[in-house]
Formats: sequence, structure tokens, C-alpha cells
Amino acid sequence: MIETTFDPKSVEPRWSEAWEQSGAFQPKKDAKAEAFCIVIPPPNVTGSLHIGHALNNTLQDVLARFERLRGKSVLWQPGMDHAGIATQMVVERQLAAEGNQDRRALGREAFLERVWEWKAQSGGRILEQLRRLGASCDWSRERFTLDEGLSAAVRKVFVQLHKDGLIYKDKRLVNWDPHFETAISDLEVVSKDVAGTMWKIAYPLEDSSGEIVVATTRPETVLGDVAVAVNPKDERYQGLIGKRVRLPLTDRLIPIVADDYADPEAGTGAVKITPAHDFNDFKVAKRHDLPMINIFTSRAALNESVPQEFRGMDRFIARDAVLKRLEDEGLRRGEDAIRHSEPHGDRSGVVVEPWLTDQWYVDAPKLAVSAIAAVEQGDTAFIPKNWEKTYFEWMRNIEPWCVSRQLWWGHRIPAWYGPDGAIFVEEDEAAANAAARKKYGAEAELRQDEDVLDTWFSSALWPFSTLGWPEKTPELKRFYPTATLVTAHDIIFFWVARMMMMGLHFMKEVPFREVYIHALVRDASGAKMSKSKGNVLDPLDLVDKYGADALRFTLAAMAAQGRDIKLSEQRIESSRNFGTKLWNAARFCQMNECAVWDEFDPASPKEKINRWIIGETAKTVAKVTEELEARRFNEAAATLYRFVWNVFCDWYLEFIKPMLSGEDEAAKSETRRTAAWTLDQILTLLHPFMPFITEELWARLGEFGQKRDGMLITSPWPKVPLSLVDAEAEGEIEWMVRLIAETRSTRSELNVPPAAKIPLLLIGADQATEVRLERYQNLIDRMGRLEYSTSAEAPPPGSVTFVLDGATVALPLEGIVDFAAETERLKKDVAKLDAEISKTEAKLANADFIARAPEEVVEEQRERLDEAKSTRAKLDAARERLAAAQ
RNA sequence: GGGCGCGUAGCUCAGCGGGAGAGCACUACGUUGACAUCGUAGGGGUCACAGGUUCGAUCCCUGUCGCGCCCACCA
Repeated sequence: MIETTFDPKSVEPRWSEAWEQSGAFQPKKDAKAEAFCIVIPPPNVTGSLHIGHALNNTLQDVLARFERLRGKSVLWQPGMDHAGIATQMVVERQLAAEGNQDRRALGREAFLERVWEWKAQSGGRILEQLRRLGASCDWSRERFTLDEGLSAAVRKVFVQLHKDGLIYKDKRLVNWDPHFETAISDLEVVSKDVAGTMWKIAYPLEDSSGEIVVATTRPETVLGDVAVAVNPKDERYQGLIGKRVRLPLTDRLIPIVADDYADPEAGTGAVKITPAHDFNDFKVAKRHDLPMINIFTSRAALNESVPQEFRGMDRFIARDAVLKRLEDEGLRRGEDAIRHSEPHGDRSGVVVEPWLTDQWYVDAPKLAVSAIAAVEQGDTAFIPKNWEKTYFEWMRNIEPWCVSRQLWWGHRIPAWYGPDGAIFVEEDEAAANAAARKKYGAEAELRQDEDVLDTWFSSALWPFSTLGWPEKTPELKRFYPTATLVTAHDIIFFWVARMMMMGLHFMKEVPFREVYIHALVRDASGAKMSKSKGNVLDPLDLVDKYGADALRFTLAAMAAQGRDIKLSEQRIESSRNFGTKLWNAARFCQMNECAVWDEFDPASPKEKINRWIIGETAKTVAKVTEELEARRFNEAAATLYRFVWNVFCDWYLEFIKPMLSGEDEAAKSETRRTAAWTLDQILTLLHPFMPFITEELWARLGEFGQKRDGMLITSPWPKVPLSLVDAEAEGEIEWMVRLIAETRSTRSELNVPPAAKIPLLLIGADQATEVRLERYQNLIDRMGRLEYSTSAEAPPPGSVTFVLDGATVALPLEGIVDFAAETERLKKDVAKLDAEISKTEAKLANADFIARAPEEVVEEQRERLDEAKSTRAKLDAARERLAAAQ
């Protein structure tokens, strides 16, 4: 006998293992089966499962299991990302905590050894956590972005792009993170709104005939100024253009130049130009052929380009020092408090500096062309579609992508430098040496580029590198392009866009047919959860408390398109209760020996109730299938919830109770088999959402009846044709449902004591009605506590009647009614009905409506009117009787 | 400045051209016979506001207000 509740803790690990052992997670070998591939967004090796991962992977798993049940050959490709900065940060911290030397002292090789050691020990915990969630990835194909195969792909891509002229080295301003001492891409810069000060500083004219006042939020950069720019149309400064000013605190003379960049409305209208430390100033300097003076070290302290007194100072300390000296010199001209935004490194959190360095760039604008076209043509579709706009907007304004990082953990750039600085970009050292020999005619000492690639460079290759590229593997042939990519919108630029570019360039084919963008799960304050902020929720606690199925079902049910999710524990609790409900429904079936003993033909049942539930099942199968195909996870979940709870449990199981305890053996047997069959369909439909409980119940129920073949996970998706919907059965059951519902409602309205049965008088009941009532007498008794008779006598005075399917049901009121309250209620109901009647009548009298509205809508309105009128008559009669009884 | 989205029950949120829904919470009644609960019934909404389109608008369009996010800019 099944116990009263489902115990996830004991069941989940057992099935996780059984599934994996059985090979169910691996793609079907059947060559005829349609391929369906999802590549996992590779979690960081440093990562720990947070609620966003839980949502992301639940949705992928729902799709993977759904398509697997539908018979497709499913590959859900798992793996991890080496996460350059994040991982290096973790290990550096660890070194520091252990009182060890820092990475520089340790040396590159020893440090990398430490990182690999760390990875072996504590990396990749997240994949274990995904297993707990039930993720049906093909774990035998796990990949890591630093694996040899994927690294080879990275090298090949780099070399090829270089050959194609799509990767180049350039000296320009980059976003420099002074904490990690590396360049970062535009995307890794986040601007934060901060309170700041706008200082006004006077620059004396060379001829001492006056001064020009500039405004700045960064006084320390005065030391790197090479000019002052004013707008050529700005009348205030007309006479000054071309003159020179004395740069304060230095002995430099710098020109006043005219440039449209200077906005007369902003600040003082005169802008100091610091080309080495500001993107706009850089452009101005280029236009005017001005020198660029770098005043910062890689840690953003002042370097030897500044006067002795400031050298070595941190930038913020220097700011105060510079201000103080300017004060001393009498050059300050006031200050204003302002709010402005400051660029910060997304990982380090420190203010990043524009800094002039040599870096490698990918020509993203060129690669974007086909990536844009592919989405325009619909080769790849975004769901929801409006994300395409975001994608286009970014792609059309894309800047070159800085891919070199001054880190150690990552793919080392496959570029070697000759003694004369010549660059050899080759897949390995041997090839570079060969190239060098060719160039120099002799062996040459080569030095490999010290830098590594942006982590996202290897992620961009993920859809084909994990399938074996550059080898021509069968997997690559079979599963590329992949079917669906499931991700959150925050990495559309970081990842999706770049996969599109790389996939199209190297595979000549989009990496995925469809991109499903799901909501972000936000923390309590609505802030974005992120690995570096540490404000993550632990879904594993929720799994411990409620089970993986409950969490999964909740997340899927909340995955509506277009709104961020603020997860509440109550929702998970109610999903857990849903699981319990299902569990107990199965328990009930088992107790009543509901089992399929042989092939069951859902067209065979004779009993109306059984034909009805089969029809309802058919409708549900069609609906859930359609909703999953359209990726409306929330609606599929809601459909199942309602079907299981409100249809199967609340009505069907209640309806069949009398039969299961009745004497009609044929009906009983048929009902048992139908119930068992329906439950099987439910378990299958629900399996993508709640794999553990469904698999467990499937197995338990299989201990009776027909022997189960294999496991639920590899069973076929239900095929229940809609032709099994039996209109007659549907009508009859609906009639019963209405009768019982109305009786319940009447009982409540009339305050009938709970234990009492309501005596009913059926006036004008025909034979068919009597037969129906007889058939369901037990049910009526149980659910409605309704006692009926078909006496020909007229209804007693003071009774309420209602009409159902031709039969008038009269309820005597004496002794059980609060007359005053009842009269009040009737009045209210009558008023409501009158409003509806007049509204509907007006509508039906409207010629335009009749002419223009669809036939079925008009018909609906007529029915509505008839119903309202008959209810109205019923209420009138009730009111009269009430009055009479009083 | 540009873009995307949101405003629906006390709370968390679905829905969407044809008389507004769920879960939780609340109230009442019932429940020892599948249900660490469950069932039934009930209260509770000008679907942010104002215009427009339409026979008909919570839904489509425009505008306003409030909120969130993304991008750009910020001397």
C-alpha cells in the first residue's frame, strides 16, 4: 500500500541514479527519430545553484523531457564555463586566506596548477546541484570550456578570424579594471549613479590676460590635460581660440581648441581634454592631433608623467591633493554637488579607467551583419518576439569587441612575437615556429602573448564546440543547429549575440532555431541576483523543504512571458500540496484496485462517466501539447493543475466512488481500468514538470496490472484523439455537476444544517431524469446530501424551485430559512439580474450588433438572456413563496 | 536622450476584443473511510487615469501619471 505522503528525500536520489544508469538521458540511437538539442548555458565553475539557474534549467528540462517523451532523439548538452575573472578571484582569495604569496610571486604556472587543483576539489558543485533538480542532461557528455577539445576550437577560431582579418591588435582606449589589472569589454562595465562634485578650475592664459574656467568631476586628471576645448560658435570664447593656457600644477602650456564636442550649455562651456583617460577626449585629441599623456599606472595610481609631489598617489588621494594645491594657488572657482554616473567593473566593483593599451579586438560590426540578417529572416526566432528589437538595436550599434584579458586563467592567446615584434598567429607553438622560420629563414626565439581571452569568447563557440567541432563528429551533423536556447535576457548581448556571430561565421548556419528568453528571478527588493553580488537565494533549501518537483512546478508555472519573478515560498508550498494531492489520488486508485490488466482501448468504455473523463483527458492532452509547443510553460502547468485537481480528483474520483463500491461488476471493472488509464496519462503529461513523483507513482502503480515496460521517462507521450470526446457523456456529466453544484449552493444559501439532507421534489421529471438520478444516487447522497422524490404533488407553499434539464426541483423552506436574510439576498440577486437582462436586451436590439458580431456571439447573448430570464422567474417564484411562508 | 516592460482581489500573480481568474490570506460550514489535510460555499475588483478606434475595450491606438529594467550620455 502506498503511504499517505510522498517523500521526496528518499525517492529523488533513487530515480536520479536509475535514470542516468539506464541511459535515458542519452540521445536515442534511432536514426529516424527527429533530433532535438539544447545546449545548457554553461554555469560558472565557481557557481552555486541559485534560483535563476533553477528556473533556467527547469524550463530546459521540461522541454527535454517533453520532446523525449514525444519520441525525439534528445541531447541536452551539459557543461561548465571556466569563468576567467570569477575563478581567478576565488583562488586568489583562497591564497590570501591561507597566508600564501600572491599569484605574481607564485608565478603563472604554479598559480594555474593551483586553479586546476581548486577546480578538481571544489569546482563544478553546481552540476551536482542540477542533478538534484532532476536535470536530464546527458552527463556522459559533460564539457568544460578549458577542455582540450574546446581549447583547440578556440585556437582554431582565433587563428581563422585573424586570417579573415576579423581579429586584430590595436592600441586604443579600453575600459581598464585597476583592481584586476585587466582590460574588460564594454559589457562588463556597469554605470552606477553616485553623488559627486563638479569643481570649477581656472586655467590662466599664457599671456596672463585672464583665465578660462573649466568644470570637472575628476580634478586629478588635470595633470593629464593636453588642451581646453570650446565650441566654435560659443561667443564667450571666440577671442581665446588658438591661445594657450598654463596648465595648473605643471609647467605645461596647452592650447585652447575649437571643437563641436564642447557644449556651450554644459558646465562652463569649456572642457579640459584628457585624451588618455576619457573616451570623448580621446576623439577630440585625434581630431586635433594632440598628444596623449597617460598619467596612471595599471593600479590607477599616478605615474611618472606627473609632478614629483603626486607620483605614486592613488587616484582618489591624488584628487584631494590636487584640489588642495589648486586652492593654494588660488585657482578654484567654486564647486557644485551633482549626481552623475560612474563606470564600475562588474566583477571588481571598482571604478574603471579608460586606459591606453594594446589589445586584441574582434571585428564585431562585420560579424554582426549576418547575425542580424538571420534573425530578420526568421532563421532564429526569439520568444517572446520583442527581444528581437533589443537584439537588433545592440547589434546595429555594436563596437569592436576587446577580447584580450590580462589574466592567467583562460585560453592563452595563440599569438607569438618574434624578436623584431612580428606577430605570428598560429594554432600552436610549432606552427608559429614554422611560420617564423619561413619569415626569418632561421630559427627565432618566439615569445607567446601573455594574455588570455575573454571568457565569453569560448562561450560563443559553445553550440558547436561542445558537439566536437572542429572535428566532423556525428553529433555535430545530427544536432547542429540546435533546437532551442533557453536563457535570461541579461546575457543576450554577452552570449546569445556572440553565439550567433560565431555560429554563422564558422558553421554557416545559425546555432539555434529558437531563443526562449525567460524572466529574471529577482531578490526581495527587486534587484537582480548575481553571482558577484552575493544576494542569491538557495533553491536547494527549497528542494530540501518541499522537494524538487514542487520547486520545478512552481517555477514553470510562474514562467509567464514578460514579467520578472518574485518568488514566494507559499507558491512552492501549494505546488507541494499539488504533489500530495496527486499522490493521494494514486493511492486511492491503488486502494480500489484500479489497474490496467491488458491493452486498454480508451474507446471501449460504456459508462458515461468513463467516457466523459476520457474525453476530458483527450482535451487536456491536446491543450498541454499545444502549450508546450508554444513554450507557454505557465499555461501548460495551469492546465494540468486544473485537470488533475478540479476535474480528475474533485469530480471523476468522486463520481466513481459509488460505482467502485457498487454491485455492478462490469461497470466496476471498466471504471477501475479507466481510472488507471487516466492516471497513467496524467503521470505522463506531468512528468516533464514533476519527474520524480510521476516516475515513482508510475512504478508503484505498475506493481499491479499490466507489467510496466521500462520507465516513465522513456514512455510515449499520450495520444488520445479528440474524437473520443463524447458529447452525450459530456452533457450528462455536466448536468450532474450542475445539479450537485446548485444543491451545494442552495444548501449554503439556505443555511441547511450540515447533517441534514435536503428533501427535493422533482416536478415534471421525465423518465430519463429519474434514471439519471438513480444511477448517481450514491454520489448525490455523498456530495450533495440531496434526497429527491418525484411525487406528483404540487410543491408545498414556501419553497424554492429550480429547473435542471427539464426537471423542476423544489426545496421546501420551512424551518431552515432565515427569512429576512434570504429576502435581502434575493433582492440583491434580482437587481443584478435585471441589470444583466436590460443590458443584454439592449445589445440584442442593436442592429449594428446583430449585423456585425459573429453569429456565435449573438447566439451566446441570446442564450445568456434566456438563462437570465429563467433565473429571474425562478427568483420571483422564490420570493413569492418566501412571502407566503412568512 | 533612445528602447523595452509593468500598473488586474488584502498579498503574489495569470489572462485578454464578446459580462473578470488562480494560489495564498479571510469568513462560514463540513470532514475518523485517497489527501501532514481536504471539500463546499462566501466576501472582496471603475482591470492606474483620460481620450480614441469598434456593434462591443480590462484587452487595440494615443496621451497622462506612477514603477522597473536596458542602452547611450554626463565638463
